[in-house]
Amino acid sequence: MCAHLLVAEDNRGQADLLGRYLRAEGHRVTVVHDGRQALAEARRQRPDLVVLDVMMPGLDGLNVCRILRRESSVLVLMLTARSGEEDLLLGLDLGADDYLTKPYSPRELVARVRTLLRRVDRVRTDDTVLHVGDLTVDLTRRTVTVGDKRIGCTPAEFAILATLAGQPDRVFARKQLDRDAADRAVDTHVLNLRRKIEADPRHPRRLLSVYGLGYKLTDPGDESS
Amino acid sequence: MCAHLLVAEDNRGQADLLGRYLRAEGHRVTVVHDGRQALAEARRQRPDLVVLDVMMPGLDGLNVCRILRRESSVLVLMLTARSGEEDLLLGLDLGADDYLTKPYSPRELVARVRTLLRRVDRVRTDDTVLHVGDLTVDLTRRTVTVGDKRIGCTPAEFAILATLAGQPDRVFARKQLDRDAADRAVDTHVLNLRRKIEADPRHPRRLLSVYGLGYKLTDPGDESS
DNA sequence: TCGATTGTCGGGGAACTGTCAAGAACAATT
DNA sequence: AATTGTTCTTGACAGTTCCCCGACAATCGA
Repeated sequence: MCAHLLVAEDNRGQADLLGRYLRAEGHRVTVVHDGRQALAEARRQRPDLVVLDVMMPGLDGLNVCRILRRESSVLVLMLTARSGEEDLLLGLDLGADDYLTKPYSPRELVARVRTLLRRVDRVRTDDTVLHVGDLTVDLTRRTVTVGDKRIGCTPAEFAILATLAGQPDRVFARKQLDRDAADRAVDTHVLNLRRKIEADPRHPRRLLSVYGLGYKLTDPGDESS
Repeated sequence: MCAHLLVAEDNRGQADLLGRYLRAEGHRVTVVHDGRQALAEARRQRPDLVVLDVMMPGLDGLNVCRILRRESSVLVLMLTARSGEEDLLLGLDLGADDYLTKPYSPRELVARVRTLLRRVDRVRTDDTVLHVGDLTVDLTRRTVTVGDKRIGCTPAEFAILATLAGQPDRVFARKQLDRDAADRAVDTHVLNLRRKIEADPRHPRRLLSVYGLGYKLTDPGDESS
């Protein structure tokens, strides 16, 4: 929610105002006053989002946006002076993520920034939920459920289970399940996992060992396996 | 549309008049007569909007506005004595949301207040208030409530809580919660947050740590978590 | 049956979190 | 400029959780 922002606006007063608002929101803000600085700082600092005034001396906002887009996928919010559609559409075609037409209230800008940041935050962590029978592995919430019972996993256990659940029925060698560790460490984790996800850990029906190869995760209700 | 307002105006007669008009609109109104009181009450009550006379004994309206802006994004409506542009622009640059030049009719003020509140209401509908169980985080007003008790947060605490509340149940690494800081600083903030939002800070039920990964915020009343 | 592989357990030690207190950084006030 | 007060950070220590290893038992495949 709090992010690193770059504001490029040639009007100093306006720029400072925006800076204050955005900092009050908890963001870390760098302010620059022309296109070249904007580009340089964007490259150096790698901000999460860039606020770009279209009208700037030297390199204008549209060009900065175009260049930035070629080399990164940073969020860009354009500030356009007129509501002329040329600016507007051109700006969007250049890959801006949003735009505001002057005059606008700083509060509105703050709200837009918030919305943009939240949007990417969600996309980046797109919910990925794996299912194997009634076993569920939620990668973003980092939770595992069997039936509707939630079970807790240690980091190592979760990592192993997530790998197995990613490709049900496929056999994974111990090395694939725990890259660095000595083979037998995996066994211990599998043991502990079975105690958590198997009804009868002595006779596993989900997390099976394949003699000489490794382990696999399977759906106990699926006849074809 | 009825809200909590704070009116700061040193002329008693004028202040009372405004109070009556605004209360007739359905608002809850507190009236104070100088800058210091204004600041103190704004901090204590966290109103939705502050009406600030520029001319006030002690701390003037412009300074009150500037200070308020640093610590919250509450709506501010300035009352300026002259129509001189210095005051006007300065006021707006300080972050006021609107202004009125004396003399004005109370009716006009009421109308402006209505407009401002509507604007914020619109912004607020695009998710600026986060809920996790009975925990509420208001991003615009920078307030946190648990049940119906409001708690005060430092900027760092608020930023962390806002991030967590934005995606309940998701696990955030310490780096994600405080991008630059050393990991353990986050722990201390979490500790302090727990003392504020947990009934029993030693046994947290809302702000949970996830071993090896970070923290997550959860709804203690939600069985599925 | 025999050798290879896997299941199982417990403990040492590493890694992580909780907690506190002191100092640094910062802002507001005099 | 000095002060006061608040907030942030850091380091230390304690307590907890987890990982990994070694050992032995059980099981598998030929």
